[in-house]
Amino acid sequence: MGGTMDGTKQQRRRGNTRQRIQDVALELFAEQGYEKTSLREISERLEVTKAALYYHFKTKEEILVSIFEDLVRPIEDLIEWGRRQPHTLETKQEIIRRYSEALAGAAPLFRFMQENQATVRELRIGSMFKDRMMGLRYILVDPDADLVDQVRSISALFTLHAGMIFLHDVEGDPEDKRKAVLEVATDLVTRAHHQGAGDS
Amino acid sequence: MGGTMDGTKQQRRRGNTRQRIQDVALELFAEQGYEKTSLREISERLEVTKAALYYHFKTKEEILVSIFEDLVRPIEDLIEWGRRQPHTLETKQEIIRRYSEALAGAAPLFRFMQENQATVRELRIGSMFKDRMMGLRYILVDPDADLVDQVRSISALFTLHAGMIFLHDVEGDPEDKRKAVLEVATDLVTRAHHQGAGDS
Amino acid sequence: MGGTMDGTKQQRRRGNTRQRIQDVALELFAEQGYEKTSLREISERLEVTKAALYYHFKTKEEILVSIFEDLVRPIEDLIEWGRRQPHTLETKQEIIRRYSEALAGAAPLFRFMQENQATVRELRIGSMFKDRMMGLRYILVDPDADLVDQVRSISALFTLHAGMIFLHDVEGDPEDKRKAVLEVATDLVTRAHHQGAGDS
Amino acid sequence: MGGTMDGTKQQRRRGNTRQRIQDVALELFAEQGYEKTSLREISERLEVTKAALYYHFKTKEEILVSIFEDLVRPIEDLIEWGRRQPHTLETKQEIIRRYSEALAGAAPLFRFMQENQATVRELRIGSMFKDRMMGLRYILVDPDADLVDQVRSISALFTLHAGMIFLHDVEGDPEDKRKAVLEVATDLVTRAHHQGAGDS
DNA sequence: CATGAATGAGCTTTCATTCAT
DNA sequence: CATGAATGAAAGCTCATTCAT
Repeated sequence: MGGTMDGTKQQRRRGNTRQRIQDVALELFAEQGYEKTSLREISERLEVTKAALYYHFKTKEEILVSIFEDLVRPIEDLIEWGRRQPHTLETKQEIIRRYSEALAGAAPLFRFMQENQATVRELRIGSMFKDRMMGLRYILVDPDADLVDQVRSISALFTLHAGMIFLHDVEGDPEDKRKAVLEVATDLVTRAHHQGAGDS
Repeated sequence: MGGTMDGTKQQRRRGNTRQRIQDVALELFAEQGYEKTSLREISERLEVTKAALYYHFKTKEEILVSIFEDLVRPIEDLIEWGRRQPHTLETKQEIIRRYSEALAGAAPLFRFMQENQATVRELRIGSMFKDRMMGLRYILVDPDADLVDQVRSISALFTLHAGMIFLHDVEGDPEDKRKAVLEVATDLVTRAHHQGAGDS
Repeated sequence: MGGTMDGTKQQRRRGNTRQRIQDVALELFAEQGYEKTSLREISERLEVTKAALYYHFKTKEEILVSIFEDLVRPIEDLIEWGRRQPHTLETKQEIIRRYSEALAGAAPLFRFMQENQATVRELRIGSMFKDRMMGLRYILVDPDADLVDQVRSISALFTLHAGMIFLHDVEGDPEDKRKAVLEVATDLVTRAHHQGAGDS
Repeated sequence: MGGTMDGTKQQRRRGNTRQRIQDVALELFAEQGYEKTSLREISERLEVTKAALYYHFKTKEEILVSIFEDLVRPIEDLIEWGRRQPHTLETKQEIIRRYSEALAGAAPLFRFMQENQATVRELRIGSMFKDRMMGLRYILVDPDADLVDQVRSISALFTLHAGMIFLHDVEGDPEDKRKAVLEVATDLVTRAHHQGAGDS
């Protein structure tokens, strides 16, 4: 890219190979799916040998896990934070807002997770991800609310997830779209809360 | 289905092999994903040889396509119907209601589609499915509505899709859950319409 | 096609491929060891693809197991027979005699077993073989005999095994050598028995 | 051994790394076989890198050769001694006795040699070992004796080798077992000699 | 209506080895 | 005295697919 590129070709690739593997892998995983992306493909694009990948990661799955662990940290922090707050409407709205941001920050990973659920389910990150979702659910969904409101809360989460993907082919500025999605999600969570609250 | 059901169990599997292949394939595709399901696995479970599958279908993909075509017909009909109606709120609500039913009637296929998007995208059914979605979108989403309401409509569709999957691990009668999901979706589409209408 | 043997090259290789795989595999296993013999090597020598091997056998190990099972049957029968006899000297001598014949009949396999013990130990046939050995031991070795005589009996077995291999590079007619080895083994088992008997 | 034993445990592993590599390698080779033991495994167990092994040895094979050379010296000395003695019965008995001791002193190596013959044959130590065996044979076996007696002598050697391994699963004090094996071997060599002698 | 036998391409993974630092 | 990073070769194995019978 611009600026301080080393003039010495790509010969001495410093210590960044591990990172480069993760970047390329995520790109390809998101584009083609996990199974259809071979290590050959990744290594060719990096101009290293397949064996080099194995110097940095023990298995193909480990590449994915490492990406996941790195990118999912903000969400873990968010859940941790949410867990310690009172489950008020304000907390929920804040969670939704911050979750929307977190998703935007790791869009390719979440697109991958969304589009490869069947695969991911069998992988180690499957349960990791499920745990995170359960964490959010625990905060957002009031187990005593009626079923419709529970669905509303879950739908808020899903709207955020799907929004990232299914608005790809809608015209408009990405940030505007994200805001629109966020508003719908916030609305859903708000309605879920009010009606639940008004009931008791 | 109709007519001459054989009393001899599945012993003499007359002409139903094609159907049985589709059933088993869909089951496995939904359970494990498309790539991870091999023709060997399918044929073993049916106690026929792999070559037998090729007597009935030209390729692995064709098995999937045939399942898709069979199960997606009701939705095609629905879209066809919707296209000829005025795009009133009532039409939209009716579409949502009938779509919810159609989804319930072909749950495993849609679960599969949802969980294997990355794979499906590269397959022939990818574009077929996308076309259907676009059809629904054309009916439900008013291109002049503001972005938030567009998202609301799309979110309604998504809520239906996701509902099938993510309510798996919520307690409660499946039909109740479907109704709850339907209500939220209807609500979303209604709000999208009203606000859009009130604007103009 | 025509007549008995086909004159048409090796094109149509009837139904004997499975057998041919076993033959070539045993030859190479015995010559180079199990680990150093690759499936590529086997398939190349047979002028088929590696995948063809996998049509006939599920794994590399299974090739070996199948060879073992076929060739070890006579020894199993022998043990079965021995088990039902009284443990007299005559029985023991007969066992030794017939075991010597059995070994000669499956020489490459036993050479392989002898020379690849470390490998075989981790494989499925390891325990199979050990069981056979224990069976013979149970018949030949009197647990009340003194240690030296126990060693003599075991040494008789070993002499038979080793004879096959270490006489390779001694001049002389193979059948003569086998006879000589048999005589030493018989002698050992006889001395073990007598001295044990004279004790009581 | 003598002199500067370090009191600091194995913390500062001074100059003993070479030795430690040999120890661990022999342990693993004997346990799992040569091919199945990877340099990665050895280096991990030593908590050094694979590259460190290459600082001390040029190849994997060289590690084995170095172990062999160190441990086989007593046997070389024994053969050297035997070669200069008259080939009397007493010499032979003495050879057997001292060989038994030498084997006990390098048990893991010989267990390895015994259990990895197929591998060892292709390696440099294969011919080294064969040469030693030939040396012993030259001393113990009278080429003019009849075949049976030749077998007896060779069987004596084999009894010593195999005894170490196949008595593993017999109860009893190791030293007692060694003595018993030695007695049988001595007996074999004695009978070989007498009968041969009595003949002429 | 189906099978038996086989293929070609590709996969993930492991290994011994090298070399600049 | 040793490591970090990488390679080239090969291994065992699986897959969708083909075709004569």
